[in-house]
Amino acid sequence: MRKNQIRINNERRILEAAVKIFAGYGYQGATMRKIAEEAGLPKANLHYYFQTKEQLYRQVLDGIFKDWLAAANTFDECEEPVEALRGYIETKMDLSRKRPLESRIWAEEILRGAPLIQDQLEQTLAAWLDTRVKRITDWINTGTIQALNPRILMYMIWAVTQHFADFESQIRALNQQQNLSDEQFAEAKKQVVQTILKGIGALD
Amino acid sequence: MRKNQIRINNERRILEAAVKIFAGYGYQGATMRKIAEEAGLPKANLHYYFQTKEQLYRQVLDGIFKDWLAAANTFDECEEPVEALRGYIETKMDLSRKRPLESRIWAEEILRGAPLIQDQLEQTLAAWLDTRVKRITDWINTGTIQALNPRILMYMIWAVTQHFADFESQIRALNQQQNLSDEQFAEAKKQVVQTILKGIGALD
DNA sequence: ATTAATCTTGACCGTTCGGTCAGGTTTATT
DNA sequence: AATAAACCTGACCGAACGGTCAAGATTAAT
Repeated sequence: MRKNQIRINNERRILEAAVKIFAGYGYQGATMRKIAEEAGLPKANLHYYFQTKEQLYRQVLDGIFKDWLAAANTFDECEEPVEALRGYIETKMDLSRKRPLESRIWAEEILRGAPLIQDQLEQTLAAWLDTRVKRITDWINTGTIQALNPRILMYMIWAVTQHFADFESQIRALNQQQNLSDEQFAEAKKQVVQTILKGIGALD
Repeated sequence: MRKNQIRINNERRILEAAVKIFAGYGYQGATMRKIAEEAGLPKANLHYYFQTKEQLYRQVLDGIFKDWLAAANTFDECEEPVEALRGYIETKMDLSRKRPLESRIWAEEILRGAPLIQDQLEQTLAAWLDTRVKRITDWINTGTIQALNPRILMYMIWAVTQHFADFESQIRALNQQQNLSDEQFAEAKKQVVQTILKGIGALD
């Protein structure tokens, strides 16, 4: 069942190039020619490993979706709401910092109405969210945090953390044409955690 | 200087169609043919009023940018931070609810690195933000709200409010395939305001 | 060493894109 | 009524797109 090393290497090269190009130009704006150039391979070779542009794009999305879900590990492992939410928010912030391209591909797919991942949203992600909503509801029922709509809390966390990846070019333009430095980003991370936790009455 | 009525009408029709198509397909995915169909005009007619696709897109962006800045009126008119921020957040939420298409076009432009509006971001928007940052800094200095980075606060407000427009399809998929009802949206608006204001220590 | 399987690639194809244009029609001006 | 200005549009163009394919090169299996 183990694939040939050549196939493994080339598929990885192509997928990495595809992430860059899809993130930079969007699905429609990305061309197989650009991806081939980025990967350093002839265009026809891409079609040998991935039959169509859409299939290549789907595989890119699948990889992103897995990271999305995996980021919830800290959330699940912690007992206390402050720990769990802080860990989740920080993990999502780190993901935005380290892998902004993936975040932008995801954002564009949703922006376009999620034509290719609607099923995964309605099933896998919806189930994933339900589980976390239940945990938050428990916290509310035991009086650990104040009453609120857990879904809206999650939307807020997603919105804020992913904003630093998706709107990076806007933030840069508003920061003297400089990307946030590590220090600035650390400050942002701290303030985001602080504001949300305090905002839901989990601090003080 | 008053333009002919025919021109006024057709330019408006085309711009309205362009907003729909650009929002639904992105800049690259949108075609002059689709916009023409949506507007109910022959394609060649579009090029009579707007020489190129890019010029049409620029005019759409300009309109959105003006709404963006105009949304800050309540922010400027109010003296107290709670009033000012609540008003601004609510205005931005209402804008996301009533004009999600425009928000998505903006989001996609930023996502792609703001190739056409970088100058406006660096100048107009940067100056706009500076003014509001100064006001927030005053509040901090007079002890009305706790110490924080005003820019990051603004990013958070933008992120959360626009999320309800930009990620509408994701929220729908997580809400039994139904868009948020008016009641649900009102709840979200309230919780967003509450969380942010409380999060920055402006409440209680 | 031979055969089979896998990988590589330049050249090519039909389609669709943004954009052009000539020539006709309608509206405004005098 | 005549002239000018503005508006309309089917047909067309070169370029770029995703995708195909046959033929050669490389690697794996025996």
